[in-house]
Amino acid sequence: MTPEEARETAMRLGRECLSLRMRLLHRMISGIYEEALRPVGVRGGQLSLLLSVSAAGPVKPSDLARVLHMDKSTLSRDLDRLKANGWIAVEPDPDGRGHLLTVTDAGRAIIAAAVPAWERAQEKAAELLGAEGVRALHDAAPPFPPRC
Amino acid sequence: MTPEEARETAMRLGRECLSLRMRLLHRMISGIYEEALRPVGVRGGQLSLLLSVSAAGPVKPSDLARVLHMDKSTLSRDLDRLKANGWIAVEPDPDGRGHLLTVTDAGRAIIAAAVPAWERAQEKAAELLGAEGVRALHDAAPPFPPRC
DNA sequence: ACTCGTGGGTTGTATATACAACACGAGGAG
DNA sequence: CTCCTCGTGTTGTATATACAACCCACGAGT
Repeated sequence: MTPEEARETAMRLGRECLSLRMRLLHRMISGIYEEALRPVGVRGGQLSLLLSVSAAGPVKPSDLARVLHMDKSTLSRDLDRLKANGWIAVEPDPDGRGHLLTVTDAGRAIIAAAVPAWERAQEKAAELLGAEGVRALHDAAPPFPPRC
Repeated sequence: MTPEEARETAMRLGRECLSLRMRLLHRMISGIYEEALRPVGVRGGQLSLLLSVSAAGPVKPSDLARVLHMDKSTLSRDLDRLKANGWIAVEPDPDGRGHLLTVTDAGRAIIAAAVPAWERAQEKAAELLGAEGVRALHDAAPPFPPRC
């Protein structure tokens, strides 16, 4: 393959590649939320997880990993950080193996404190994505709250 | 705030949150490409960067970081890995500070080898996103190739 | 009752990401 | 000419992510 052919290939793949576009947009959107949430003292990913635990009620990590399409090891370490901050608590699961996750008072307080910053970030992100982008995002991603 | 109010808040934010949706979709889409590209021996993010360097021609890292909305430190380390694999080369910039990045023959070979797997992943990703999702993604993200 | 398979969770390792702090060098102000 | 600022890049640290390998405890089958 000549350098010119390679360049043409790179142009075509780069222009069309959905992974590249998704990656780029994820960086931009995440940046908006991180910046807005910084004064609150919670990271974007942590708030997402906290919202998921709160909405799904007492929930097993394995179920959470499934509905959020996260690897169990990733979730394990993310939950460690939430525990370290005192935002979630772990209880043994009454029936069967595993544990149950619940949000603590401190976790609820963080959610409440994050709402205004979240609203601002959400507005900026919606503007960036456009109405069709917002709709497409909701259609493509699985529905929330996570059904376990 | 009562636990019931907190749960309602979590349900609303979680349902609407564009960051959470973007994060989730990014995990799903990335997974599709990583799985397809694994036999080729290149990670999704590395291929994206390689395509960008190839399409943008000899390019300065700082310009690349700007158009890709990446932090310069992130880009610095990502480029280290591409260099370590021998896929890109660095030359001193003739005028002014900085350096210029170019794709090597090995880098071009990796791009060529990745095309079939990329096509398969692209098809799966387009199916997941739907026609509107694909269009929204292209409209929202800045155009490729990166204009420096 | 014993074994073994499987599901649930953690740990080791690697990549991708960003912020803060730093180092370095080219140009401009004086 | 000197110093200062600013652009460019690297390094330290932390989070988010996944795969592979492992550990453990429950339950099924014999």
